[in-house]
Amino acid sequence: MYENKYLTIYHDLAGKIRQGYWKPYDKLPSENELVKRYRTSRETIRKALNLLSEHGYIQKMKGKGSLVLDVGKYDFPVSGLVSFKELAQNMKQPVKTIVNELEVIKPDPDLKRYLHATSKDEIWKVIRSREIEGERIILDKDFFYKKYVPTLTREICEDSIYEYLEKQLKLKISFAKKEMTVEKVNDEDRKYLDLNGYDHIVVVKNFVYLDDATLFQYTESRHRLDKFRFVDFARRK
Amino acid sequence: MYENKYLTIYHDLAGKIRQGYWKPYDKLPSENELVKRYRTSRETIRKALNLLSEHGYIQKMKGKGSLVLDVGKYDFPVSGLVSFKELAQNMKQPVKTIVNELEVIKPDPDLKRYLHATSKDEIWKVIRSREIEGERIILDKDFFYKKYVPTLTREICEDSIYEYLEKQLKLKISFAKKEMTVEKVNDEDRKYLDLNGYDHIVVVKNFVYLDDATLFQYTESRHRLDKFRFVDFARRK
DNA sequence: CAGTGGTCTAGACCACGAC
DNA sequence: TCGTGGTCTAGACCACTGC
Repeated sequence: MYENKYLTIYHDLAGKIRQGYWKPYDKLPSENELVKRYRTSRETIRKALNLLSEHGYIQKMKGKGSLVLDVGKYDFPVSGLVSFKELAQNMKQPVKTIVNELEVIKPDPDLKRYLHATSKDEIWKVIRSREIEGERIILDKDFFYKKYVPTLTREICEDSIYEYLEKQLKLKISFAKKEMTVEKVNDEDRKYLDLNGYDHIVVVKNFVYLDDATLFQYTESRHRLDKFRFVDFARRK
Repeated sequence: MYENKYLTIYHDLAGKIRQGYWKPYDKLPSENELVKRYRTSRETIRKALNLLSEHGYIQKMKGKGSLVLDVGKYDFPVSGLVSFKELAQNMKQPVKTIVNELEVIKPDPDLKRYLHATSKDEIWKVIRSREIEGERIILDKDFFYKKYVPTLTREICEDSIYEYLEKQLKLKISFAKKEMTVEKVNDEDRKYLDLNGYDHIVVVKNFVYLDDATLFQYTESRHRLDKFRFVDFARRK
């Protein structure tokens, strides 16, 4: 067993819903029925069902049962941390990453504020363009502490930095604060993007924290207006 | 008692964190300690702590304890359904709602698609401008089935439609799908907003569902580029 | 080693919906 | 009335952290 019991059950049920074993507006078997089928306790079943609910697979109704929803498949983040490579897998278009800059710097005032860094800290600076269908439409600027990431190569940056950090370095990324605004384009945008005449750009700022709640990375993702799309599933309170 | 035990404990702890009883990077009492203090079981304490974690108040660490975070206060949606009135309370500026249109219509093709409506359905159409500091910067377009909402007045629209629906009509709004994009401004935007020369606009489309998973409302919120801001707290997977 | 949080259990009582 | 999901309990075992 690689997973918990409740995660196993969650993935099993989620898979069956995605594959159409239960269709939208079908009712799931009752909790007591699932207890029997999976030979487990009710609280464990309920953990799995709550995950399904949070992720938009089902709607639970007291006294009635759990209804299967037709959401649950998205082509863009469900309001979570999603790296470019994960995104690209969901896009049917050819996708390319261009590493424009890769160096170790001392933080400037802005960066000091963003990363709570001091003049002595060494910071990796990575600037990459994301090309889709021959146009560079996203500019990703990454800054993170060198003390956590001793080495970083062009090849890693062309692949997925997140995969390297999590799978190779075993850094545990736990949460992020995100802020989305629209700004005027600057010289850097003009240099590294095919702006197509747009003079504004969607800016997504990300503050990424590790497992022990230390701020580790600041990321700025700049999207051309016409190619920007953000999808979200939200439960009321 | 108005609430559950675990919600009571959650609100109690969240309040104490917000008021600084525990400061960022303090450790919360252990789960076993909280069990004693609140005279309850550990699973109930854990439900409360998991809520705190989801809402960005704490970071739990296996074998160590729960760390208090300095996030948890936001001035814009935490990636949830937030009505204008709730937003306005967090803004220190004078805020006004102008009801531009309020009528019952038959759905046009676009609306039929969005609301899964038929030609026979009657739909409330509400168009409102949101004015902050003397400028109309948000255009809210609301469409919902008349069968759920028999009466609707200008006064209600100037106040908060959500409050009316939930508190007066007891409709239970349970979840929403949200999509954010940027579009070119149209004549309606020009008519009802002070665009200040901007020729693009941030469009937030909202599909709102009731407790029984029926689609009830379609909302489009159009924000002037320079005034748009969206903040989000996200946990990794 | 003791203390922490993560998982799991078997049972209980409740509020709600449908018949 | 019965079946449903929502809450709560007391106890168990585990994995991880720190000393």
